[in-house]
Amino acid sequence: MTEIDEERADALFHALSDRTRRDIMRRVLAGEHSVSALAAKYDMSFAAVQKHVAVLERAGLLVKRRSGREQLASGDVTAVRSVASMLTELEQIWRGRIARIDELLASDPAPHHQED
Amino acid sequence: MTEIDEERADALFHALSDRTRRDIMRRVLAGEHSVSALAAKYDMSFAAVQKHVAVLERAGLLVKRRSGREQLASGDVTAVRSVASMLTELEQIWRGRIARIDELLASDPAPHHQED
DNA sequence: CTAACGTACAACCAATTGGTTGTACGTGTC
DNA sequence: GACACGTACAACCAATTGGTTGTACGTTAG
Repeated sequence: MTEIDEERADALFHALSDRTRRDIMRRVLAGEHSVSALAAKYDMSFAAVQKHVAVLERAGLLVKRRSGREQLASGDVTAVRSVASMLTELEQIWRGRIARIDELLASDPAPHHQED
Repeated sequence: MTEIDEERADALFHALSDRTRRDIMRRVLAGEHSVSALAAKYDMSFAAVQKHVAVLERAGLLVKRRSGREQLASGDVTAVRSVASMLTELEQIWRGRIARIDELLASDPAPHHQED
């Protein structure tokens, strides 16, 4: 369970850690693009772009749909949101820390050497 | 400018793409921990954990503060938020796509061969 | 049918990653 | 001052990454 989640998180963050892949995500979130239409946008081989698309697809950040001989890629916004929610989890942990500090300060204004 | 931003994004997503580093982030967002206190939590060498902390520090996700002979690491929530805002940017692009589709449907209910 | 297009994938390569051990150095403790 | 502790970093290693070229295969156009 958590193991699967962590694996998914690994894949999602890793997929987004490359600028070409983030750029592809911007395009496919804006609308459907065939793999070769995407490949035409970058100064690298078709195969390289196809591999980037495959990484994004494996991470679940985009889905492909066949249309004739083209494969149309479309960004999945729910996957993007799932990454955002992982960050929210981190934010919540931090909030907990701040809340604890606040409680401490409220119950005892100067527990130790802290005059600021 | 955008080049720097992309480099920063690379570093942030890459830093978060490892489960040990995400776990370290949870701990240091909850409170300060020395590098050796962190290292004690994982089944790997001190040097390995120290390198993970260095990756997070380089990405700006945590800061270190010297206290005696210990180096206390603390998570930086603003860096976490900056990652979240990158995802919000992606979400906005997607919203634009949906808005465009909605407009199209509103102005012309059946522009071409689309009967559903 | 044949040719061109769009895609997938294997094989290969240099660079990077995540791990190891070992060494060095500053900081407290005794 | 001597010693243990906490940290940093170099050197090394296997595995992965991001790129390449080449090949194969299904699909559409002539």
